Amino acid sequence: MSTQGSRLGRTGSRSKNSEQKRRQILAAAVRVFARQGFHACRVSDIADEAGVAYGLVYHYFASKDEILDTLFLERWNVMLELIGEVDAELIPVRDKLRAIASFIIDSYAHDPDLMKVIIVEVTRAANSFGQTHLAEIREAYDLIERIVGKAQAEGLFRPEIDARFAAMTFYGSIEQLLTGWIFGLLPEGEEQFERAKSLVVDTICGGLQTRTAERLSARG
Amino acid sequence: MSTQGSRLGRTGSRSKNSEQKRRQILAAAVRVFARQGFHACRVSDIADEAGVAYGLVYHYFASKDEILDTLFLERWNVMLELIGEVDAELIPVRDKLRAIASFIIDSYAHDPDLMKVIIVEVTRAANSFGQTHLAEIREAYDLIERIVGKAQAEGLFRPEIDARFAAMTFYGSIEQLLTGWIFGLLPEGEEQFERAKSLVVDTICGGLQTRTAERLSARG
DNA sequence: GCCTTTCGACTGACCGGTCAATCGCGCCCC
DNA sequence: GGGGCGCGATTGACCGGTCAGTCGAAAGGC
Repeated sequence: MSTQGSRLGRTGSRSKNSEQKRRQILAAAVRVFARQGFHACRVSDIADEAGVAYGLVYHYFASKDEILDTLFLERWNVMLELIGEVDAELIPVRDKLRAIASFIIDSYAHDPDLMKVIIVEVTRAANSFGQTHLAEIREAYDLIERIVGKAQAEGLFRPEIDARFAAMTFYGSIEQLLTGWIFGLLPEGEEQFERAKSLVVDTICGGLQTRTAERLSARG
Repeated sequence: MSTQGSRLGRTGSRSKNSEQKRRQILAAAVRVFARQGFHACRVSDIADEAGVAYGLVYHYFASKDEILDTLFLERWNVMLELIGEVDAELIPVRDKLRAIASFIIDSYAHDPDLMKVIIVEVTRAANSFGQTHLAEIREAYDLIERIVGKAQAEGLFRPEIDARFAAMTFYGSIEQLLTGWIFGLLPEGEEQFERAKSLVVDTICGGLQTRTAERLSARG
């Protein structure tokens, strides 16, 4: 955990092959964590999957925990950066939210195992890694909240819905869709992913009700 | 797991005290699971918390797993029943969804530890208990999907948003709010809970956008 | 009314297995 | 020939589940 920073700094020529091995172990860990779960798998499973000796895992990582930390942080930081960039662009809120939803869903489409691990083992693990990475998780919510808040200030989003609640609702919806795919409760596939992007943004921004129904319920 | 049914059937005078002990252990387990997590805690922690001997836990439950199974199923079945009843009532969709959101949020308000355990250790645990109880979890989504589907058939909800997606979005939003409270990322309190009920239904049914913004984006 | 038998509630030391992490040793590239 | 890379047997801690036995209250015999 503490030595991780210095390790990431290496870029010498000697380490080219070395870095490759490191990635090999990380990639294997993703598959194993996704298949068996972090707690249920053994470090030897990761070594076997990577095709390396048990001890080599400990040559590259200080602990089993550090492997998961690395996987999470690498991906999560990319997401935080993207959300920041998206927010800075001069595009409608709806497009910003769609860009965020797209990024997360594309991440899943591109590497389902990694996203499964991140969500199941970190983002929603209140008693283990969720606590460890609370600050990073919170930052994502904060960034989304800011986007919603700005839209409210501009009169584009209804002001009576708390921005923090809205951010949680938006992010929660996306994560739940991934969960549906992860659990096999929702059909996967490229068209499904594309549909999901539209539908989640449509739902959160526009609501499920027809405008007719809205008028009716407002009257009642 | 298998002996549980017969045990519940007993109602003799001797077993009155016995049932009390059983509940004592379950209540202690909720606190311990919530505090340390299912994997991180030891059975002896539960016994200590309950103020009983280690072995007694195994007198009442076949395994550590069975304790969690019991906790989950007892609560989840109440929820499934409630959703079924709500769906049968002759009230507007919005009220149905609000009733479901209320039930889940009230469950959290009444026993945060139990809901934390259910969500963190079962509902979102794709590699352990989530798989074990997949059928029960799926049933909840199915029931909500049916409610949404009916509203679409009646022309109250927009038909172009897949009912299953909508159900996942709705349920995911609620679970994410609970997650926010569990992680300490959202302020708790009775007024907060009440606000949350309104806001989640408002958001999902009505959407975040103002109608003005909607007209603008439809034009673009 | 008293003694004995019975049986379930209850106890906690112990066992067997598991697994993260270490260590000391070869190997091979620079 | 030296230092990182790679190896996997070993260690030691930990924990779920077992089990042999105690205790006390109810049932039953006299």
